[in-house]
Amino acid sequence: MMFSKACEYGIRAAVYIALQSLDNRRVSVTEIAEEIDSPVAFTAKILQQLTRNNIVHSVKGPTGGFEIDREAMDTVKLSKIVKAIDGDKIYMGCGLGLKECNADRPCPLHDKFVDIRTDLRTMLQNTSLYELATGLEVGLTYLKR
Amino acid sequence: MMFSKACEYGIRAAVYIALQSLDNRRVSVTEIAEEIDSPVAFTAKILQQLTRNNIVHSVKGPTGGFEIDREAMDTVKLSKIVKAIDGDKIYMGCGLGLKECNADRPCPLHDKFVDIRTDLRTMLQNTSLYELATGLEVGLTYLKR
DNA sequence: TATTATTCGGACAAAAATGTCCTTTATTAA
DNA sequence: TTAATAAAGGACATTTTTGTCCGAATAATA
Repeated sequence: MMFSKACEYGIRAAVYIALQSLDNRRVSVTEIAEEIDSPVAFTAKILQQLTRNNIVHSVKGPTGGFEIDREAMDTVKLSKIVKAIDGDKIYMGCGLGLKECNADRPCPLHDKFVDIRTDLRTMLQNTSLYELATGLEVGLTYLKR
Repeated sequence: MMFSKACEYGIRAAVYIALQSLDNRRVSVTEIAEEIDSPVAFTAKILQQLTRNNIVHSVKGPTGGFEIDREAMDTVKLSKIVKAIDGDKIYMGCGLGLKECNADRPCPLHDKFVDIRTDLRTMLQNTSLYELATGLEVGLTYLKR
């Protein structure tokens, strides 16, 4: 809808990892892909990006897997994940695709987009993994179907 | 950012056609592509979609080209163009890509998206080509760069 | 130390989006 | 009626996104 597939999987994966990390469970790619209903190998690739960007932490070998420490769950906001995977064009770029588009030289939709984009950016910058994970934990929200 | 490239070109093209139709000028694909800075042949394809969906009107042969009658400029809202080219997934689909996602069975981002998506939909449903074309005419907005 | 379970990384494959080219069809005007 | 001009439409080409596969690196444990 708004994010790339990769980014959707990335967010879902991160939330699932956070959820499991809440009770100290490290999870494997296989489990993640299963639980968020995503292609395993592709998910693995995306998890690599998340690890390189210090959004999740990975451990190799048996008993290894992915985890997020309690502090990171609070400090990592959705904006960081989105930026790592899709860049920040969602709320930076012009809605009509112009190279240059700003208050001085706006596209016909510029003004109408300003509020929407600001709201989106604000939301992403204020939403932490912890918040999303706890919603899941309580059974209020879902990651599949 | 939010729309496909095809949709961006489609909106820009429609606005340009509307602008020219304001003083009864019919315009060719070549001129349109020039003025909105888009690939000619690809733009032609998109214009076919717009014509099939009765968003613009086309005339073949010499002195032919594209036009929009004054009434259509008012009744055609952006939502119609977006729907014709991208479908309505922008404000219908789940932000995290779940098949099923609604108030009953929401994804973790569902609630946070509701307002943003509603605003977007409302904006698209209320913005007419006439409105955008006149902004251009007065020199307040731009379609290039 | 050998085996096994796991992530990492690179190369490859498939699908979708973007973009091009060329022929056909309609229409105007000389 | 013929030549010229424009959109329509189909086939093709390129690029990007999505997705797969497999060997290498790492670490736990028997």
